[in-house]
Amino acid sequence: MNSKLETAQDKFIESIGKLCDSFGLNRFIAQLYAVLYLSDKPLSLDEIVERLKVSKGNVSINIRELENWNAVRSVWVKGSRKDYYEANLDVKGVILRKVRQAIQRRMGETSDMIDSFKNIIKVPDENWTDEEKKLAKTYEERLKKIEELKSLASTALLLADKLV
Amino acid sequence: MNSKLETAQDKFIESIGKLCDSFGLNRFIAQLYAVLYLSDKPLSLDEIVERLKVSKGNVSINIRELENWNAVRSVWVKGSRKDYYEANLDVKGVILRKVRQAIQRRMGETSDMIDSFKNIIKVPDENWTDEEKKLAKTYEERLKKIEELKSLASTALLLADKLV
DNA sequence: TACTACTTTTAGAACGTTTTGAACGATTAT
DNA sequence: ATAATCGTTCAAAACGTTCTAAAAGTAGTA
Repeated sequence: MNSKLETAQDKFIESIGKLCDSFGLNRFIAQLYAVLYLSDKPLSLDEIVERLKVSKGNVSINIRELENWNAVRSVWVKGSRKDYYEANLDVKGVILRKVRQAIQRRMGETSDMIDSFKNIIKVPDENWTDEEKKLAKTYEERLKKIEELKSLASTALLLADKLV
Repeated sequence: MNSKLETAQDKFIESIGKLCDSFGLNRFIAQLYAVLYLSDKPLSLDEIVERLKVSKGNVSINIRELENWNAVRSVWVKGSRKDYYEANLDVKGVILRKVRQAIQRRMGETSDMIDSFKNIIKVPDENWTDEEKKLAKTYEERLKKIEELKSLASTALLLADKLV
């Protein structure tokens, strides 16, 4: 391949990797997607290995992860026994789905935690000292703020849907 | 402290840690903030060490990070030589500032990368084969989509500002 | 059945990141 | 002056995560 094109592509791949990494996604998976995203034809596992200079095992595992995300799908190439993969070009959709999933899951976990917290501090317990009762009040008030934040996240998700 | 209250608090701290961790933020820093957020009075470094059972050095370094984020500020307690810290209770503000910062920084980096990519593929180079020219076209079109994504992120930031 | 071409699994190596704890300097109390 | 109290720093250790390479597995083909 033209080496200028290849260098440019490398920069892209590296950059996307960093980007996703800094948002808590697996760097390599993002790079895998980037390679496929820039390709004008489906690539085989071997071609990806060659392009990224990593082990086959690594690609194999992480390609499957991308398939789960609906970010990549395998295509059949006539006359070849290999599996070929191509990127889902709807980047927006892929990302949004991923983000929404992450947010929803975390919000759920947080809700559960907050609920059980509330249960504890609401139980009237005559053994509590005044100090403790005051503390419980503080908790209650601060938790309320976190819940507001949660509903903000929900609103954001709704808006995001409209945007895409 | 009432052990039920303490257990509840521990769950909260753990949960917030996981939450932030899964979004690419440092888990411990988040836990540090959680401790201060739930406290009804400023805490000293020693008290935090005691509460979280971690080393002094660790708390020292990461408290400073939180101060940089405006998530925590130190307060002077009369009659004590120690530094005391209290959380900025405006969680929404803290988070939004952090998120906006992260997004803006990453968007900038991505723009730079895309620009240089575009420069390379736009230079008319007579040595390119038809194959390469076709590839360059593909790149151009796919990059455009990434840029749309970027502008989506900008819009999201604007909306976020209105929400808070 | 054996052969070939491929993918997946796996145990451990390599890696980056986080945490520790001892040493240090600076400040205040005795 | 000396001791005690604090916060900070930094090299080394601990840790979790990702990656590799080789073995095992699967499916087509003769």
